Amino acid sequence: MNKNTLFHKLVSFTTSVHRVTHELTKNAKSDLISQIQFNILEYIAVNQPVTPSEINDCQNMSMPNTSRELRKLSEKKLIEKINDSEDRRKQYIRLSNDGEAMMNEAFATIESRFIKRVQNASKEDLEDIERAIDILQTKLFN
Amino acid sequence: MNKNTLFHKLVSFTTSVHRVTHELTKNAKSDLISQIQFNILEYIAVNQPVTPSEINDCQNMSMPNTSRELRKLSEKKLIEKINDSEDRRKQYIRLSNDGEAMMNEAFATIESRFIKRVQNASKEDLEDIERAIDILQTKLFN
DNA sequence: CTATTTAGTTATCAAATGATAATTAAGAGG
DNA sequence: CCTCTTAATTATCATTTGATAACTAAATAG
Repeated sequence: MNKNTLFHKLVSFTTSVHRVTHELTKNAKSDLISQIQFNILEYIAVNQPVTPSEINDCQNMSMPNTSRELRKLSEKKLIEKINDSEDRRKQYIRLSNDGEAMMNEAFATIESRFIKRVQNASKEDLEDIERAIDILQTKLFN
Repeated sequence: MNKNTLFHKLVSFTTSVHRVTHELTKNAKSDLISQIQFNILEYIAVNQPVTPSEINDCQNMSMPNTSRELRKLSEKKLIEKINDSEDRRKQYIRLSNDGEAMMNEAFATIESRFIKRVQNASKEDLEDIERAIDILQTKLFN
């Protein structure tokens, strides 16, 4: 097993991950928001509170575009902006109640599809999957 | 370990996979093509020959948009269209020599970044990673 | 105090993407 | 032959996304 062979396995693997992720999340998002807006909300949901700068670093977008999308999300009442009391240039972004509700609904849809996907897996299979995820998470995707 | 906990691990894991994939592939593609065009070329490279219908199924795009992107790729001399001799409605798409060269270059860039990423991994680590990929590939992302 | 840097906004433009209707051509079933 | 279905194309339009310049306001360094 050399690194080149492993690389080919990885390519095939990441393709599968992307495909399955797409199947799980397909149409899970509300039609009120675009895909990028969903990605931003997902990032906020997991890491809140976050600053606009953190969002554009992680989502690889420019500040002007981040600012625009956050404005749209704010206009849709899905997020709230809170000013930093120490550094008044900074803001913190949180999901609003509506935003939390929307993301909870989306995650519930995705989770039920996931449950369906592993419904026939044995206890041992699930343990194998968990261990494998832990290994890759720490040794490759950290 | 219940399925709900496993689901949360999976969400975190897929996020990491997407982030690392993005880091590995960032700027690896030529500026002559768009991201979607790169995805299509990647799909063709791995599965060729493919039909336009297969592309729109796997890339989740509509036939008209697939057709448009394939026309652009064809105009850029990156792919070749071959008519099916039996069913004359069908086509088969292959990479041209230019297309192969472009994708080989991209894959080489991505692979060298991957090698760098695992340069400090021990033999045992690499074997663990390989086994973990195999497990997830067969038990979860199939 | 002044210059520079940092965080974020606004405006604007080009390009990419998504969606739909209408069309061509050919295979399949009766 | 006739109808229906399938594979793909063309044209068109709205929306999303990416990129850039110009700007405000606040912190920081000298």
